[in-house]
Amino acid sequence: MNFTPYDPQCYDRLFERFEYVFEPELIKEICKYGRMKSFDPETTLMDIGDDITHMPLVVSGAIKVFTEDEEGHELILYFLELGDTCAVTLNCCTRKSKSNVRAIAEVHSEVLFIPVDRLEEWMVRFKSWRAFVLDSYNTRMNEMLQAIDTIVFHSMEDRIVKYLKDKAWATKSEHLNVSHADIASELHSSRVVVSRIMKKLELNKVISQQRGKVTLLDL
DNA sequence: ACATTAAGTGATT
DNA sequence: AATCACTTAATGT
Repeated sequence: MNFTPYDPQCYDRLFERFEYVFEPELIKEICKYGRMKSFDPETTLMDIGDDITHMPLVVSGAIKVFTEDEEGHELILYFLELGDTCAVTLNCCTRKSKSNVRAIAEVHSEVLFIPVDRLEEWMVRFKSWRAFVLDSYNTRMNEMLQAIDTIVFHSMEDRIVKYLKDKAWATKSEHLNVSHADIASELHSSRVVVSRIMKKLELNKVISQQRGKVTLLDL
């Protein structure tokens, strides 16, 4: 679904969500230049090597962001939610380079794409935009550091628990539809290892599981 | 009933 | 924590 410029529906929805973040004038500008797109679950909205022409702004749903190693193994970095934008993309935008991450919709999501050339103009025109961009950088940087921290300093068990909790938060549900193999690939581990840890978590009443399904017990 | 896919397990590195 | 080789269990056709 694409909203045309000045679509009143677009304005209402953006206003509803960013009323306290952006000044009304800026919301009008965003409506004018932004293009809203929706994505079904597991749809790729941006891939490694893609040219960055637009900056994404998550309006609804949740997006997971990956890097990839030389052999094509994925590693999840973080989830993007309402009002989030991707700092990696922000960086690419200003340098007009290519994406070094992959972004996949976790659930049905709506994302507003803003053309790169608007960004700099808004930076000087709107102080709310400037604050938003700087703040986004800050939070993404922190998320990234946290991701590195869990990968390097924490056990696989901790990583799985964090992953499950993040996913539950992103999908707004403690009932997750994931297989052990899915978890293994997103965390860049192996299915056998995940299965063993999941069994342990089940015994410790942290989760309950059926084939292809996991329920988080202690939130 | 059979094939396919998910999950469990022991042994080895 | 990863990999191999194998088993068992659940699910789709």
